Parts: sequence; structure tokens; C-alpha cells
Amino acid sequence: MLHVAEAARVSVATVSAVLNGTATVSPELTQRIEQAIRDIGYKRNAIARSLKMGTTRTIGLTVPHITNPFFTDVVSVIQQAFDRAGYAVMLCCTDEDLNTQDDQIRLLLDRMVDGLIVARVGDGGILKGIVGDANVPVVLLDRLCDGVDTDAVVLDNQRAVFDAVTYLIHLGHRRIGYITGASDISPMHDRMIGYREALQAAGLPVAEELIRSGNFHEIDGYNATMQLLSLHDRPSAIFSANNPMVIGTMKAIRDIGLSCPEDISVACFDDFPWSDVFVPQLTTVAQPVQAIGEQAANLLLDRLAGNREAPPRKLVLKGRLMIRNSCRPLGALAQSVSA
Amino acid sequence: MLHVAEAARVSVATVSAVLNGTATVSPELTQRIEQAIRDIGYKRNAIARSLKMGTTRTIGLTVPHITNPFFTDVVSVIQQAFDRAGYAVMLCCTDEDLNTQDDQIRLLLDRMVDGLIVARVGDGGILKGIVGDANVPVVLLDRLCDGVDTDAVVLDNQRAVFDAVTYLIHLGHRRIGYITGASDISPMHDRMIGYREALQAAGLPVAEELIRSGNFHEIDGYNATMQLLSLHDRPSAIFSANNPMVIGTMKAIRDIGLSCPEDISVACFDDFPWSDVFVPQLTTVAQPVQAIGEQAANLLLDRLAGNREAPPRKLVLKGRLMIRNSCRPLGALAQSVSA
DNA sequence: AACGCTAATCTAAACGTTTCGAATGTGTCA
DNA sequence: TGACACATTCGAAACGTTTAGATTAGCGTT
Repeated sequence: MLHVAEAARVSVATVSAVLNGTATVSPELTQRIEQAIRDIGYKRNAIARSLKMGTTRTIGLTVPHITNPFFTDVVSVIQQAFDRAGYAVMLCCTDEDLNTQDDQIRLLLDRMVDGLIVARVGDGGILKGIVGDANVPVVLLDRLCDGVDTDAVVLDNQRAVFDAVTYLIHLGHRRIGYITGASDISPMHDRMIGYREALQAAGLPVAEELIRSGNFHEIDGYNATMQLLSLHDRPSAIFSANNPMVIGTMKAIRDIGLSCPEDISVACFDDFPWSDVFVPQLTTVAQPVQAIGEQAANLLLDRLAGNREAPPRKLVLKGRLMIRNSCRPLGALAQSVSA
Repeated sequence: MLHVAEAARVSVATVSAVLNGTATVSPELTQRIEQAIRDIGYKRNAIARSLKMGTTRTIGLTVPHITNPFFTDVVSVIQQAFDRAGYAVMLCCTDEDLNTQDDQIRLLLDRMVDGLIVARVGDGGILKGIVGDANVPVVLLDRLCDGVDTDAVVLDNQRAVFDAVTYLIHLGHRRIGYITGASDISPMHDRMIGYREALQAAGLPVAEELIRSGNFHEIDGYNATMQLLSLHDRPSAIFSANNPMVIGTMKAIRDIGLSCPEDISVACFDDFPWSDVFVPQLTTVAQPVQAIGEQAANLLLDRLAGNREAPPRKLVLKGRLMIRNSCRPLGALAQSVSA
């Protein structure tokens, strides 16, 4: 900027003024300065600007796993939204590990991000400390957090699973296996409630041996399914509470020599682009990823625009059951269908 | 830092010294300073540090689409690698659009990223200007760029497609449809050569009507496949040169009332987690995503570590044909197999 | 006791912006 | 003609670090 000022024979203050349009400067000088900027190929140093202004126009985004297609899609939407608003996005993957998440949040705060969108992990860790206390607004994504009262956008997980399991019950299924992630994650907790309530609402018992818990990974889904299928009275349907785990479920079914939906019905949480391309076409609970991402971005952008005082806002969106052909009717229903 | 210095009754220079270990300071003061840091909860301002040091310990990463599973995986690997090295990653999606890419590269450079990893789009745009000229090292990912002579890691695309198409020919296929992306993207260009060479090596003609070009999206693959399948002498196999497009291919086959592999064989570029879970299990060319991401990260980290003078390094990795059951033998071969 | 050497600490400039308040010039009005 | 308002422009401080070079203190030598 100094060079530009010299070339245009003005002070740096004037250059700054035309750059930001913050004061009226004569057409003549404006012209000279713009010319000098072009000649020199000057680019304003955003770091220096950030230091002075106290804002970086950068936000931090942390997700457990970017390879989970749900998060992939949401990250993509969020990135686009902030891009439009002139913000950069720093992306971190926490690998479902609380220490990693804490490290990365520290990394982001050190770099003075203006805001944070967090699909949190564990019990929240340092997140609890920075919400409210600090000056950086936080939006929780997908997962609420005890003791962290801030903006959030989540799914009505309970209702979504309730609907899906009720659908299975209507098809005639009575013993429905359920594979979940760690229950200290709010969506997993809520989904579990939805499962239990659906059974209870239909007057069915909740058999604890049909409930298996894993750590979100494909291998966990595989092992859980193996256990369910070796039960002496094995389930006729399995609901898998997240996407990577259902891959494990499908592989376990294949490896054990069964097929879906003939021998066992499968439904799962999270839709993905291939859902209706292959056989079986999976019945899933689709999350409105576009809306989730946009709402999260909007909540944060609103705070960044200065609206700091509004009380925390919690947006709850609805899932949608995508009925395909991975679940088959049982008993009397099966008769009427095949007839 | 000023507050820490006052609390510990020392100068800021001394605080800086213990923070960075850049000078010997007495145990007594060290102790006092560390105590003050804890008391105050002081965190060093990375922006001010960046301004002074001229380095941000942040890199920029741009990819065309993060929802393409190939890029998802590579982004994930790269993010982890830089995380380990204490770098933050700014992620941008260019949406296969050159102007968007230029905007985002400018955004990243404004923010003074220390380096750039780019899966470029279009003809490179301002990329050409910043390589060599500027002080920020650039690593090309997946896609080379004419006129941009810098570090790169790519696949041997030509060979990979050559092998895949040769495999189809060995199965007895003679008319093999080929669906590609824009040919100004180096991988697409190279893959096309591999396709042509495989046919030529087998003494087969290259029928131009079997070659269709799209813009990487599912819908493009769908339309191209529709066209191929309505040819009066339709192909017996289709090779789709990227992942989103093969979804379109599968949907088109389904919608037109055919099935894979009975009526038409399909193979494609890029493996994905579901490849072997559903029916048909897709035969794919798997890229070594882990290696690609790590090598790209290593190339850049090496430059960041100060090795600026070494000539550009180009790493070419091998793809791997994952033979599953989406391609069936034809003619005499089919006889012997079914016998 | 004067000297030099080393180790520990500090002062102050610099990084590249923004912005407040001061300075300068021009025109208007009494 | 002098006073005043207004429009432009500028000087310099500030943002929070790092670091070169200055200063000080302690100690062993002669």
C-alpha cells in the first residue's frame, strides 16, 4: 500500500480511503490511485487488515468425518454459503475424538476465526468454555451439546426413526434389530428413543438383545450385524442408525450368506446418491442436507452481522422416509402382496 | 501479551522468548511468565504473529466438487496430514467453474496462505500467473495444467483406462461406449487416449459415435448413456470416466428397462465404499486416494519447510482395476463360462 | 580495581493495515 | 476583508506480535 501511495503521490490514508470507500476523495486522486494499483498489481494484505479490524472473515467448521456422505453434503452447502458471503472456511475433521476436536478448536480460535460451526464430538470439551464466554459465535450442527446453550440446527431424529420403525412394523416385522452409535451424541440418543417409542406404540416389547452399539464406522456395523444375525431368534429387519454402519450391515448380510430383502429387511439413516441405483434400493431416512447447511450458515451469518444479543435459536428440521425396496412385507401382508 | 508481561513484571520481549523458546531466560522468570499466562488465560494472537512472520501456517485447498467421493477422500487425507503438521486448511469448492476458481484462489492468496493444493478447473486461469512468480508454492492435484510447471501428483490415467478397456475386450466386448468429461482436463484427455489405444492394440476400430462427453455430473452421464443405448447398434459395454457420471449411467440403464450386467456391462473410474455391497458390484478403477493425498501433502510440506529451489516434481501413481461382476463375458467366452 | 566476557533482559522498530483528529485549501456570507 | 463552514488530504497512532541491537549484571582475570 505504501508503494501505491508513493506511486500516486498521496498518503496511505488516502489509498485506504478509496480502497474502502470510507471517505470522499476527489475524482482526480481516485483515478491516480486506481491506476497505481493496477500498475503495481497491488493486493491488500488481509492479515494486516484482520489485525487492525479484529475480524478475519473466516469461519471454522469441524465435523467428525468428512467421508460420511451426510457431512460431505452439509460441508459442501456451508462452504458455498460462506463463499457467497465473502467468507473463507477452515475445515477440520475431528475423527470422533474429543481431544482432536479440542485441539482443532484451539487451532481455529488462535487463528481468530470470526465464528464456528461445530458438529461436536464427545461431551463438548472446551466448547463449553468458549460459548458465551468468548466473542466468537458458535452454531451447533446436527448434534446438540449438554451445557452449551447456543444456536443450533438439528433433525427431529426421534420422529424420523419413529416413522421408519413404524413403517417396518406395518410391514409385519416384530423383531427389529437396531444398530446405533455412541449414545452420548444427541442424535443417537434421540434416535434410540424413537425406536423404543415406535415399538411401544405398537405394543411390542423392546428386546435389549436386538440393540447393538458401535462407533459409527463400517466395521462396527459389520460386527453388530454379525451378532444380530447369529441370535437364535434373529431379527427379520435391521435399522442402522448411520450411513457408514449400514455398509457394514450389508456386507455382514452378504458374508453370512443371506440376502436383502428376501431374508432380512434393512433400513437406515441418511440417504446417499447411490441409494436408488443398485439392488436392493435402500429404504432410508433422508435428511434435508441443503436446508441444514443453509440454516446453519444463516444462523452464523446473522450473528456475524452483529446480532449478538438474540437468545439462542434452535432449529429442528424434519427427516423424510424414502421408501424403496430393501424392506419386504412379512406374514399375512406378504401373502397379499405376492398374490 | 502485554498483560502477561505486566503481570509477570517483565518485558514483552521476554514473554515472547519463553513462548517461542528463542532465547535463554532464567528459570525464575520463565516460571513467573508461565504462571501469568495460566492466570490470565492468555492465547497468542496468530494473526499478529502471521503479520510479523510473513507466514500463516495455513494452506489453501481447492477441488471441483467435494461431493465427488474421490475428492472427498483426498481432502480428508490432506486435511489430516496438515493437521498433524500444525497447519490449518482452507477448503474451497470451485464447482468446475474457472471464474469461481480464480475468485477463490484470490481469496486464499489475500489471506496469505503459505501454500496451495489445487485440483484445477478450466485452463488454469490466474494459476498460471501465481506459479513461479509468487512466493506461494503450488501443488497440482489429480489434474495437470498446461503452462503451469510445478509439483504435481496425478494418476497414470492412460494406463488405468487402457487396462480397464482391455479387460472388457478380453471379455469379448467389441463395441464399448465411453463417457468422458471435458477433454481439456488432463485426466480426461489421458483416459481418452487409454481408451483409444486399448481398442487399437486389439485391432478394433474406434467408433466415434460410441464416445460421449459430459460435464462430470450425474445428469450428463444419464444423457450420454441414453444416447448410447438408443444407437441402432448399441454398445455391449460402457466405460464411464468418472464417478458421478456412472450413477447417471446406471439410472439410464434402469429407466430404459435394461439390466446390468445381463444386457449391458458397465465399468467406471473411481472406486467408492459401496462398490461391492450392492448388486451389481461395480467393476472400477480404484485410485490410491490415501497415497495421492499424502504425496500431495508431502510435496507441499517439503516446499514449506524451505526447499524452494528443487525443480518441479511430478508424481505419477498407478490405478488398480477392481474386477467385480458388472461386466459379463460375451460370445464364445460366455459359453465357456456358463458351461 | 579495571577490564572483558557471557548471560539475561529490555527497548524500540517493524509487519501492513485502519482511522482519528489535525491541517490545508476553497468558497460563502456578513 | 475577515470569519466560518465545508471538502479534501494527511500525519501518526494503533492492532499484537517478533527480533535486532542495546543495556545491564555477574564473574573471572590480571
